[in-house]
Amino acid sequence: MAQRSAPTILDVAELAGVSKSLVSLVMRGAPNVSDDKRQSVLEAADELGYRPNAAARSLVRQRSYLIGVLVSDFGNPFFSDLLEGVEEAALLAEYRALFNTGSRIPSRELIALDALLQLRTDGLILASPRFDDSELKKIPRSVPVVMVGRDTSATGIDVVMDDDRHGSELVVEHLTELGHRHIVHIHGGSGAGAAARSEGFVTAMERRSLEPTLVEGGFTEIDGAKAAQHVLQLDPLPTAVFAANDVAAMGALQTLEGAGMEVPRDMSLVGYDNVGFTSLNHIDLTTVDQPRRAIGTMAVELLLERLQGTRTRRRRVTVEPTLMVRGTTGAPRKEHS
Amino acid sequence: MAQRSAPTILDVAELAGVSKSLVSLVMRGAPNVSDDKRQSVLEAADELGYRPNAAARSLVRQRSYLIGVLVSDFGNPFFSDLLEGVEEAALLAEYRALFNTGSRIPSRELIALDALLQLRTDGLILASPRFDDSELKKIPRSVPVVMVGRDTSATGIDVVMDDDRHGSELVVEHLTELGHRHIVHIHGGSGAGAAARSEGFVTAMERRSLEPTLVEGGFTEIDGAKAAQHVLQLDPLPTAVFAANDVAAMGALQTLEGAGMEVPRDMSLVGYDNVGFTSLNHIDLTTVDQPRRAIGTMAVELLLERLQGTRTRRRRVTVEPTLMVRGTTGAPRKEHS
DNA sequence: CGCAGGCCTTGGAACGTTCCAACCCGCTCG
DNA sequence: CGAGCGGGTTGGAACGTTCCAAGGCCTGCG
Repeated sequence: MAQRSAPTILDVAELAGVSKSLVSLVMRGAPNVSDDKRQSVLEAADELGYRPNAAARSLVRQRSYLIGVLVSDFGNPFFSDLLEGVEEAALLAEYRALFNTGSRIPSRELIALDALLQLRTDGLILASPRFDDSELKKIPRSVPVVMVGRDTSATGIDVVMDDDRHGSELVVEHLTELGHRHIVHIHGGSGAGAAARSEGFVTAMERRSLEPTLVEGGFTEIDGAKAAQHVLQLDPLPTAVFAANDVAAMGALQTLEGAGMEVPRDMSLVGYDNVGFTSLNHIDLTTVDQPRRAIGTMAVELLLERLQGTRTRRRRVTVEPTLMVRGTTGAPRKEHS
Repeated sequence: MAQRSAPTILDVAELAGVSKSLVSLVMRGAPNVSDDKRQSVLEAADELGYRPNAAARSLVRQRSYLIGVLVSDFGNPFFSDLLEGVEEAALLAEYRALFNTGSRIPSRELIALDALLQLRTDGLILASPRFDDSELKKIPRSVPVVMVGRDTSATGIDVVMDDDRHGSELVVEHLTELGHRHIVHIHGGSGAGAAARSEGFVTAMERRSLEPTLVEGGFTEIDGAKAAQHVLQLDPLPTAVFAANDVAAMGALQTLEGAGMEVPRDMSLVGYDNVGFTSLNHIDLTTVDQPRRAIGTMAVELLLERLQGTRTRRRRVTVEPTLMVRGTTGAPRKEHS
């Protein structure tokens, strides 16, 4: 039969013939324990399959050594590397990361957040939650919070973000070096980072005395496809399209090819995010890579600073993106005027 | 200044002028509480921002109402829908799902598993962990375990899997109906489900008195590309390629196009898994969809059966895949003999 | 020889809940 | 008019740890 319940420290103590306190010391690797007692405690623990009860420990220590991560969308490839960065950094600091999601539904996200808070996680990382900024105020001051991939002005909340303005600058630099002058940006609408990407694009173009053209768009394939329709009607026809993210770029690619254009011969195309499929040979999209792993580890570091009391002032950190030059960008087509 | 620590049930009791027991009753929604006291307790709780301490509760109730999920790889799109299914089903049953990962590194997976066990999660879902089968024996019998996406013979562990044999059958059926006779399968090597997919392919072909051709492969783009090289050297040249997963199919597509073939005019191509990018218009890959969400909810249901004591015998559940017919399959090319 | 000091070990209190037995009070019924 | 009942409320015990003050024992020194 299955044993009724897990062995406790008292069971171990009895089997090893010592007090519960000694068992506790051994389990935590305390130095001042005689070798023979340590030995017998470890043997007893092993025999019983003892595993400390995190709830009991958390209760008395007033610390859980847990970092809670609320993930808006497990399906968004942007998060997967980020989460691994979090997991690794947490582990290095002797914390454990615990992930939770609300499947992109604000009300469910709040439930997930509540679950994390009830568990008394020592810190919280919010990965682009969809719920309203005002909800952030309800999080007790006692638990440090880091927001990633979305900006917020909520007081006392640290932020880690990609420097999207600079990412756009890299794109414009790359395209102008190839000789492009007429570049159009498909705006990301209300998507995360869309505003900064478009601002960066405008700034970068103006610095080069080029006219920045924007068309309405979004973050979905359909958004990109529709936007590309508008691009095709522009006069003069641009020679390069810079979409606000990779998925929209794929939509644009579809429209461009449907109109008989070859990429990059007739039109260069750039995305943003460097999601997994962009590196497939069949796609080979030039795009901007966010250092996702680094964003994750940085978020943990900000949390640790707060937990160790090193810092109490708010920090807003940006990390630098890099350009991934692939096969969808090339010299502009010859103008046949 | 930040308040030192979270308010407890005693703080609420004092403010509301009642006993801690009454507060506890109100928080749990007990029926036999007078309206006025309930009211004042709720107000006091709200004013203090009271949130129950899950550790304390879990300790005394001997139940955490948590379902722990160990995810081998957040980056694998197969898991994202699955996790959402788990989250939703858990929520419906008044449980909370908690996710953890070891970033595909067996030793780290074991640490993550241990963290979940220390938290005393009431049940465990293992999503294709990489660690050895023998580790499963070390999980205490008292916590029910469901394995998904990977088979195991470990006693007492339930399993939920896609019926990969049937998935292959669907592919062969589709291709033969289009008129294909020479179909080759790129084997998935040691990938999850690869064996069943290839067996299903062989069976389905033989049932139709067709010769099943297999080439060595794997689950990566490079595996698929190399395998396609071998396919191109076959005589007679097959008219359709069925890759063991979508990513390998993309590698094969690259090779085929590089050899001047057009898909599906010169060669039909099928993948497996229906990962996100397959539906991009630019790719539009015919593939097999696993009901990922359903796998997740089924895993939770199996857990609930055990938790409610409805069942003690091991269950092994398969769910049915469906064929997603897209643009990479068509009638076989005309043989120009 | 007695005592200070260090090392190792110990029991009890505390953490924040839930559960249980018991209590109070007003009402009903015999 | 008193016993019984039941709705509403309560304090204490328990859950499995960690922490702390204190105790035991040995050693070395005065």
